[in-house]
Amino acid sequence: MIVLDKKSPIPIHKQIILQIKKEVILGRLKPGDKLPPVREMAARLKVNVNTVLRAFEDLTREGILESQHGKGFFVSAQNMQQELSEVIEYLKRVVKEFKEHGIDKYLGMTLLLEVWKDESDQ
Amino acid sequence: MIVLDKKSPIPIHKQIILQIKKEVILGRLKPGDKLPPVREMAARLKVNVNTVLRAFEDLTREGILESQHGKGFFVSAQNMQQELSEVIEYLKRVVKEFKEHGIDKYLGMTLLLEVWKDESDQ
Amino acid sequence: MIVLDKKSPIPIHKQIILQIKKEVILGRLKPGDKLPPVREMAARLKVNVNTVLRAFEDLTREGILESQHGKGFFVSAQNMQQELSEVIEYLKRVVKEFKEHGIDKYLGMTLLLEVWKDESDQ
Amino acid sequence: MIVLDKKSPIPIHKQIILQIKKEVILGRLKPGDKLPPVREMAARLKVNVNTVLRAFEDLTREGILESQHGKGFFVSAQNMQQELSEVIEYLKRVVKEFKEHGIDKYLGMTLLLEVWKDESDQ
DNA sequence: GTGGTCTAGACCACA
DNA sequence: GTGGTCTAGACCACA
Repeated sequence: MIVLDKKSPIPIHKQIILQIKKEVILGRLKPGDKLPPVREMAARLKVNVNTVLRAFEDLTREGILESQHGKGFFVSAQNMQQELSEVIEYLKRVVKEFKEHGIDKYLGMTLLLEVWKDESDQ
Repeated sequence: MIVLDKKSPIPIHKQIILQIKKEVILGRLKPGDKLPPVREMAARLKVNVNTVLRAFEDLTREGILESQHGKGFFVSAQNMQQELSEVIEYLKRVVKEFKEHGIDKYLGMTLLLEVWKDESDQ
Repeated sequence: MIVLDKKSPIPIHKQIILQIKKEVILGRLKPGDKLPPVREMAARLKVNVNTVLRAFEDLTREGILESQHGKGFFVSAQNMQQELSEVIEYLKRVVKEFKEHGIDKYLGMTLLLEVWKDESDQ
Repeated sequence: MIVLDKKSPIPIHKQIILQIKKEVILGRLKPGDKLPPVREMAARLKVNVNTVLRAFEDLTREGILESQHGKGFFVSAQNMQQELSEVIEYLKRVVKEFKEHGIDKYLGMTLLLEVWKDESDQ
């Protein structure tokens, strides 16, 4: 599920974190789900085990994953997803409207960033 | 108002287009507003006049700008802004919720892109 | 009540002494209370009778226990507990504050040891 | 200032964390103080740079240190110390009383741990 | 099998 | 100079 861009200025472990958070928020990874073993994921993504481990540890510290020594990492019961499911519905509606008005992906992102900036000024 | 990133893989003229569209959608450029002379804008952005001209011509072709020979470029009466103002309100609400849940700019963009992808699958 | 750590660098008889003193200070063993027969305690802890006996004798020498030949060991009338009950209250307060500031057991011990060291410098 | 016990079951980076927290709480490291460069500290402690870095990063995440890229790590303005200075005075008093009653370091620690356990039962 | 810690060393980014 | 990320690989602990 995870795709990395090794040329991106965003560090690899952060890319992994972003994508796992995304999966959790979108409800594609549910509480209790087991993640692939770190060594397996490292091999698949062609990165070092420590890089994957670092991402998983950060997610654990944030309460999104839980580690069970000797067994693996699991999505924690705490439900980021549930809290955000309604917001995601709004985002889907926004995206749909954008598309209907011929706004492309890049303009969509530009608008998101601009709104992000504005809101923090308040 | 316009800031360019010359290292970005997005072509300069496309960046100019994106930012002017953004200003129009957010209502910061209104129908009838005059844009700066192409030579002035080219000088300010330190790019070639033709690059700015190409951007303005593309925007004219899309009906967002209108050129009045000898006078300059103006935001056209057709109002992209009005149609989208409600959608922008939704986007602001989404961004606000994201922030309240500790979701940062990068995760916000990742979610936008993912939803964008999903919607086109349907 | 007593739990031994056989891998600890602290000798077994010293561990028994520490834990009985602890029980007395915390008021869970009161003056006059009878201790289990040495053979019973040795069996329960899976150590040699002499090890328990040595611990009890040391405690007797310190005036904390009293042996009554043919009857067993008893907590002596002298009350270490009474003298320290107020100090234990202070310790409880310190522990409570530590917890409220997110200081864990290990940091608590580190601070205790450091203060111990400092005080002996004076 | 920092002394490591490489045979301890407590991981090295945690030992570093504990000792820096201790120094901050005891007021021996004050807000704004610069920590030694990670490479220097690693050399002095004879551990790998990454191990020191991990400790410093954890402390940064906890808000105790702040990193200034290219300049070093500094004790953050947030003052754990100030909040705890009174508690430390209580601890000093407890330690003093313990000593006056002939309670040694080990018994002191045993009592601390016991009180710690009791309080969490409540 | 699977996570957790650590080392040695490379290379990059900010100052 | 000083922090930040990453790799390759060793060794340990829990299951």
